[in-house]
Amino acid sequence: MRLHNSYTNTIEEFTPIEENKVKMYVCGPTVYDYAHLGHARCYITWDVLYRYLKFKGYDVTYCRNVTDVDDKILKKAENEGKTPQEVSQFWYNQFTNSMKALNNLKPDIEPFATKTLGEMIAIVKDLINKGYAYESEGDVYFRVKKFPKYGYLSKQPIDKLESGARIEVGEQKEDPLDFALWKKDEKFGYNSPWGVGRPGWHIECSAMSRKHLGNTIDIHAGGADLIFPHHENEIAQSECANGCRFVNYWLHNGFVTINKEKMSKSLGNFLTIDELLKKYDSNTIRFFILTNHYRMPVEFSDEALLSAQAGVRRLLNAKRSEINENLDITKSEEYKQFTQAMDDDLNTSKALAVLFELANKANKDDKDAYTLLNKLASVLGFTFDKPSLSEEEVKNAVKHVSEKLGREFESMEEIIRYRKEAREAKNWDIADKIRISLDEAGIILKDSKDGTSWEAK
RNA sequence: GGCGACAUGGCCAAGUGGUAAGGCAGAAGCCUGCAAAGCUUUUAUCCCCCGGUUCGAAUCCGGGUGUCGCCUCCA
Repeated sequence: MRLHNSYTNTIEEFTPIEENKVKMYVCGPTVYDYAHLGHARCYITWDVLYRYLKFKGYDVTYCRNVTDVDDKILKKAENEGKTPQEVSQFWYNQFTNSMKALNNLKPDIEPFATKTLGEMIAIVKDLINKGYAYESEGDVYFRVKKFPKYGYLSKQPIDKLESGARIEVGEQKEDPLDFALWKKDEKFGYNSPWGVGRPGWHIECSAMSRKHLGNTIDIHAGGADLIFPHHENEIAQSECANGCRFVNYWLHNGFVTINKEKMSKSLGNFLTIDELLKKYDSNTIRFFILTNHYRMPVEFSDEALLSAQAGVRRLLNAKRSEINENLDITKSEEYKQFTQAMDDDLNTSKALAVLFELANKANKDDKDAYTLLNKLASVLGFTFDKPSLSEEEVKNAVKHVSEKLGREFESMEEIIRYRKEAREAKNWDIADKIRISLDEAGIILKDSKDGTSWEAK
């Protein structure tokens, strides 16, 4: 399997540290607001990587943190008269619901920053002892100049970084480039050897990664906007503290754009996952994301989502057969094509083409093709459950048809039977009236040689 | 200004040296009482422009043009 490593900016053969085991860390959300489509893309992308690695037989440990100590959370807490814990817990729940709705698997470990403070303090202490960090009036900063490799990941010459760096009011840094490991905060802070304060954002990930996955991990992934400074700083902290390489493969996903601009909180041009899910289902959103390579920008538009929806429908409409659990799918040509595509730096676009080929075969009564389609599609997180109707909805539909036809029906079965008789008598008027009124109630009728079936619209 | 990426049919998109996957939309045919779904066929002499290398380039090299991202919190 080959993956694009941002550290070397090349596509490399993926070799885990321990044979058959993968330790992957994904920078998770700061929980203070709704997750939007940009987040959806990020977490869908890495969910697919997680699923695919497992599919290939790797024993994967997927760790995705929750940043629950942060300026924005504190601000929100103050504004709303709540505790930071209440705010972060609420938004964490929201986030979890969104992830579930998108059919993302739960990571194996979801550490909270506030539960990893001990590890953070230990690293900061260690960095101070080793001379990589210094305390300054209750704050602790990292000495960037002490780490020669600084700027390597983001490919930034250090002198260029210097011109952009700033010292905020109240900060006592030795060098503008230095970044905070610990910040004095007497109001919301935690006890530390440097007084009451809270950790900097970057140290959180270094600590959570080390605590749960070890000093050196296989994969660290996140949005491309985290490369600088977040991931650059993580490398500096972790490598100086641990004295060894931090991450073997740095993976970054591209952005969702809207009107050719990056979708982001600060620009205010975002669509929340919740809003989106009202219009499109999770398969559609996943399809939309996965038609593009994960490193390319994806332009949002309703047209694109509608196109994705039609594509998904085609896959889901594939003729279904019993899943054959005994089928050795690895023997098939499509399995080969699918894995070749995915092995090539997650070429999901190509992988989707294989699914369409399988759908076509299934429609031509190739029963194995359906089993294959079902299994491979689930590697991309698609679900083949058709939207189901509640009893209430069915009852309402029956009632609606009864009203329109002026005849009392008890059940869908009875309606279908009645319509069948009408059709046999070539009474098309009644047959069509039933179809139309069911359609109005959200039910689609499908006539075929084997009879009439119905499903949710 | 520094760094990084991208430009393929109406739309989305794969392909990175051997003659343009796939999806959506469109057209025609089959099936069907109608419809939906499905099946078949069909839609780029050509891949932003100009040079170069090569028997051969969308694919490599050089130079343009355009678009985007990072350099500050950001997935």
